[in-house]
Amino acid sequence: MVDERKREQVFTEDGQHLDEETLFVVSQIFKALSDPTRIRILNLLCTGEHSVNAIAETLNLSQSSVSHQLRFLKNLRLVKYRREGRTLYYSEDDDHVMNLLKQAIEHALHH
Amino acid sequence: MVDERKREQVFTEDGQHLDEETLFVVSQIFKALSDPTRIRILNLLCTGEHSVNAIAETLNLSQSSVSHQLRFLKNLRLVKYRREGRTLYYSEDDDHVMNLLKQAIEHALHH
DNA sequence: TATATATATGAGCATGTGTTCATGTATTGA
DNA sequence: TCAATACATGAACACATGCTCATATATATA
Repeated sequence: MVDERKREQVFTEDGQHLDEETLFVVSQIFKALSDPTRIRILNLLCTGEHSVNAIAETLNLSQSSVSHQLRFLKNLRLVKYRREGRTLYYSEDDDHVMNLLKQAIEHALHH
Repeated sequence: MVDERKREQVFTEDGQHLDEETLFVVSQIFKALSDPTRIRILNLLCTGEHSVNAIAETLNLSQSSVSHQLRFLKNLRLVKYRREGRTLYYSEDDDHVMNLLKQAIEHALHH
C-alpha cells in the first residue's frame, strides 16, 4: 500500500513539481525527436554538416520536406547553418539533445 | 566544404544507419515523452506507485484521460500495474526511458 | 443478488502534424 | 539583366492525437 497524501510541491531529485514552462520545454524537446524524418536528419547531422539537398538525396526525401523539418529544428535551436554561396550547410546545435537521441538509438539497437 | 559522397551503411558509433524498426522504436519512445500529460504522469510515478484515481486527483486530470494515457504507456511497457482489490497501482517499468525523461527535465530546469 | 467502487473502453470531436504542390526569394554566373 | 541553382514558404490535404462523454467491466460488500 502506498502513501496517497498529496505530495507537497517541494523540489526533490525526482518527481519534482513541474511548472508550466518546464513542462512545455520538455515536451517540445521530445516532440522534436518523435518523428522518424527528424530523427533521420539529426542522425545524419551526427556525421557532420550537410547541405539541404545532400540531406534530401541521402535520406531520399523531398527538398521541401527537409526544408520544413529543418525550420522546425532550427526554431528549437537543435540545428544551425552556415551559408556558402547558394548552399546552406546545416549542423547540430544542441549537444545535450543529440545525446538524448544517441542514448535512445543505442537502447533501441541493443534490444 | 564537406564530403558529400553518399555514406555507406556501415555501423559507426554515431550517425549509423537506422533500419525501419529501430527508427520506429526510437520515435515511439520519444512520442510517449512528448505529451505534457504523460510527462506529468511519469514524473509522478518517479515517486512510487499510485492508483489511477490518485494520479487523476493529484494531477487534476479526469479518470478517463489518465486511464487512456496509462494504456498508452502500458502498451510501450513504460509502466506496469499490480492489483489490490478494486484498485490498480501503476508504477514505472523502464529505467532507461525514465532516465531520458529525468535528463530532459534537469536540462530544462537549469536553463 | 444488488449496489457501490475502481478502472477500462469506444465514439465523437477539435486540434495538431507531416507531406506534397506550387511558387517565392536569394545568390551566382553568363 | 537573364537564366540557373539552392533553398524557403504557404496552402491544402490526409491522418494522428488527446480530450470528453457515456457506458462497460471487474471486484468487493451488504
